[in-house]
Amino acid sequence: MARRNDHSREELKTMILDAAWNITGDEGFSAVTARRIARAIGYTPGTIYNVFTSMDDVLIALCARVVDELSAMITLPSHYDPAARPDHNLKIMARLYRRYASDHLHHWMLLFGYNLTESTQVPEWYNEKIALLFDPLEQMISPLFAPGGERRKKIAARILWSSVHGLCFLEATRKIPFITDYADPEEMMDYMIDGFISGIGR
Amino acid sequence: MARRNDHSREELKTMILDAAWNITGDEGFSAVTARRIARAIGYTPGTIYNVFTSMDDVLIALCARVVDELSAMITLPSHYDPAARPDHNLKIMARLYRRYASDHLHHWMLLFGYNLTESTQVPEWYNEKIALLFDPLEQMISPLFAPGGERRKKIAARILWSSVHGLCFLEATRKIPFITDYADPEEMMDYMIDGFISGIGR
DNA sequence: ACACGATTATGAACAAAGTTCAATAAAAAT
DNA sequence: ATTTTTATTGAACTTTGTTCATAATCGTGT
Repeated sequence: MARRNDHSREELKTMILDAAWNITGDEGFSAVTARRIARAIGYTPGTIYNVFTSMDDVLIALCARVVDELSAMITLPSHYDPAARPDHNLKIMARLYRRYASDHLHHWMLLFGYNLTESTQVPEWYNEKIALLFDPLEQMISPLFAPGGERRKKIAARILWSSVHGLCFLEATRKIPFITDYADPEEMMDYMIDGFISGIGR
Repeated sequence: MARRNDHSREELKTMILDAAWNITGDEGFSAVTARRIARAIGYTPGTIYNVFTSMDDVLIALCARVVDELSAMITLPSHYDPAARPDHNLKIMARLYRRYASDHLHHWMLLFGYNLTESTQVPEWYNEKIALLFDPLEQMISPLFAPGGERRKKIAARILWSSVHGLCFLEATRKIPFITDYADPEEMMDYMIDGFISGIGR
């Protein structure tokens, strides 16, 4: 019952994360427990604490995976039309975001439904990862701003992101009932983006 | 150890909710446990299950309180200028919402951070309560729509709400770092509302 | 080969969580 | 006074995260 060395530290780490990933996908992150993971990978709970410092640690690493997937998705150039206007590609990006949220609801919810204990600090590399998500968005709306309009551009990017996210969140969690009773959410996002973009020109 | 009849059923209910409310306000809803509540009101955990069916039941009732507070706040006529244009009052409403989120962060987070177990269905009265929140908003933007534009008005109300909420949520949870690095969130909300409103006119 | 030290997995143990329920004490009814 | 009803309890069960002494095995030096 010791030093099996069947798997390296690194292998164990990915095995644990893979297991946690699958459990999350199937049943949501609240079903992720040390004992469930251990059972899934053929180890015991204690092992997980040899590789991660806590369950929070595991879930933060899981969050990072989700961010990575999201990032890879919205960065893929083949989704966009480089010749099109910003609002066209913006709508595509918003749809990609929304589709990820609905296709991988449980993984996506991990990012926002999982409440880090207030004592646990979010590691710096995680914040940097999220900050990177803004880059393609800022690049996309860049043509709408005069040179030197960096600040307004960053603000606009954050507003757009928040708005799209807010709609997806309230739709996904069904916290606001009837949100889809009057229009397709995609239509609403388009409407929102059009409104905001045309407002930028003032 | 029985039938003390110190308090009626109804009294017990409010005592439990008051205790849960205070614990939430002080330490967040994850600190709300049956044993904590029981200790606070001088009863034992079992008593709580005589009054509520489960801890979920307690937390849903708590959510209802938050919605009631929010509703009362944004409905108060004295906050608004009936002679002003919609965008002016809209901004006020958005600020009220944001201020509630920051002043009562733990209570507000209960609404969105507390994940109802997927098995637990949200009761109908709760959904109706939330739907009511839209009424003052729809009324406010009514002048922007021609008669018969009911559908577009409802859509616009939901988009506005989602956007404002998205910004507040990402700010409050600090899920998106640096969101406040470039502008005051109030300024961002104003910018967002202006953009969207001016986009409605097309 | 052998033994020893370093490492690694274990599983028993702890506290605290939600939840249940037979037992009990007190109020109400007879 | 006795019985019935009911409110409250507290012990018990399961499951959670987490710790750590213990045991097993690998790598290495003799």
